[in-house]
Amino acid sequence: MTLQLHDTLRGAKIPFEPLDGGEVTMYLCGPTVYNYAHIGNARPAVVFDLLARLLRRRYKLTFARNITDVDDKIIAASRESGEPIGDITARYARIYNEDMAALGVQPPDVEPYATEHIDVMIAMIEKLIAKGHAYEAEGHVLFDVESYDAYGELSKRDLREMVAGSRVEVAPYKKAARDFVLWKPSTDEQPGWDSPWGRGRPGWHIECSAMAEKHLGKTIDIHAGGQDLVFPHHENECAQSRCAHGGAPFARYWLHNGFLSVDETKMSKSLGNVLLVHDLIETIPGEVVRLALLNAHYRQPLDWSAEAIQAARRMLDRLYGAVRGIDVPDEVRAAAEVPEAIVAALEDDINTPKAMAEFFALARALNKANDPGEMEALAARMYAAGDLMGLLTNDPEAWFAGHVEGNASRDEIEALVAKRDGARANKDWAAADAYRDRLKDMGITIEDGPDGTTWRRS
RNA sequence: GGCUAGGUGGCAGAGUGGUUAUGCAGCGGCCUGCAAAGCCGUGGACGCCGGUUCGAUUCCGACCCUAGCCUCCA
Repeated sequence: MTLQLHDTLRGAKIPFEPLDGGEVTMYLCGPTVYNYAHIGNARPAVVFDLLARLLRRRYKLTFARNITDVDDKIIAASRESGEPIGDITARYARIYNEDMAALGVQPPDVEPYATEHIDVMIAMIEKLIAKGHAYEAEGHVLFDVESYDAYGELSKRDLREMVAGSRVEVAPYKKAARDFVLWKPSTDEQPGWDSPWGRGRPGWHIECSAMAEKHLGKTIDIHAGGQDLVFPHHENECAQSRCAHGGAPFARYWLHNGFLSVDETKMSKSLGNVLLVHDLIETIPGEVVRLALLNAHYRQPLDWSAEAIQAARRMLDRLYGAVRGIDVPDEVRAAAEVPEAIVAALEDDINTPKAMAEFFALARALNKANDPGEMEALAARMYAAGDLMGLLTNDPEAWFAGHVEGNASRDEIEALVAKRDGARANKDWAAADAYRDRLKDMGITIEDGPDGTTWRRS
């Protein structure tokens, strides 16, 4: 079975074949760094992190995820707070990476910053002008959508309808309403770079096209992002790159993740329901957030809610419960293979729910096993699967201890557990149950096993 | 209105032209001092209407509903 991916352009799930046999290039649109990432921003980062891990099993992967650090919203944020732009972007880029790391997202191979690629963008714009795909007007450079027949093929839009249906006021310097900005002039206060068209700054779309070309080449294997980027961002990127490259394909596979809602509502500042990853991981383990995001297939819509978080936590409890108390020697763990069924599920267009079902099948087999050698081998496979999916990365005991330190100390808990054990040894069941109730009130659940009593946060 | 993607059991969520998804919750049992965890068993589903078919939740068509995009929001 080969890797299958759903390509937005072709509208179908198709076998993945890299352009260059063993090497794969992937580009993911990263954050615009002027505030904290919200949970919706985290979904593509997590989903395509998993794809990157999967690709690395078979190929040499070069994965680029950009940082957009020049943007009108950043300028606005700076003007509001008075903080220099460079400070804002540096801080939020760092926080973004910390937050994503907390969700088990591995760093990309390349993390290009837009402001460090202005020369490449200018070169690409010059090329587009020379080829008749762009024109200069009043200090702006605009992409001439009319010059590119295939415009709309990615987002499946009809150019004529778009123009007819447009109600947006058309800037006077535009030849057509749908023409989009490649370069725009900057005032003295705004960040800007010298260019053949005067001092200015790049438009959003050209950034990704130029950085993708520089780091991954003219034709890349996979371009990924959120569904809402299909139009206009990816459509425009595609148009720019193909026109600049003499029609060469831009991305061979377009992957888009579905939208995330919160309590069945769209996140928006006006509703005040924007959930920041930075805040969520204060109280929810990063792995729970990660699994909650992977619990639905990536192309499906996903609703974020207290129930969804709780469900993810329970699932992880089950997985950690299976491996709890089993010592797996490093060499056994290193040699363990990810179960074929899990790999197969993930290679079927990143079918994470199916992969989780197989993960649970493995956990059940482990729970049933009695032979120490078999248990060790199964636990090792659990960890191998966890390594691939970015789950099961904590020590099980630490997992079940959870956040109890906030309410009661470990020593306090273990002292009560010991007292209860003493009462049980004396068959003083009333006293033992009283201790158990006290622990329960502290958020601790007791489990008596053949090898003694263990506890975990409820 | 246009485009795209969806509508599966109490909830979440895969998948399939006829045979158990999985997890949580429920029910019965084993285990346990009692529990918890675990194991075994079990009930419960495919938006609506037609069509194709021996047989459709799965294919085709209409309809209803939902979401995203059409406003540089992942």
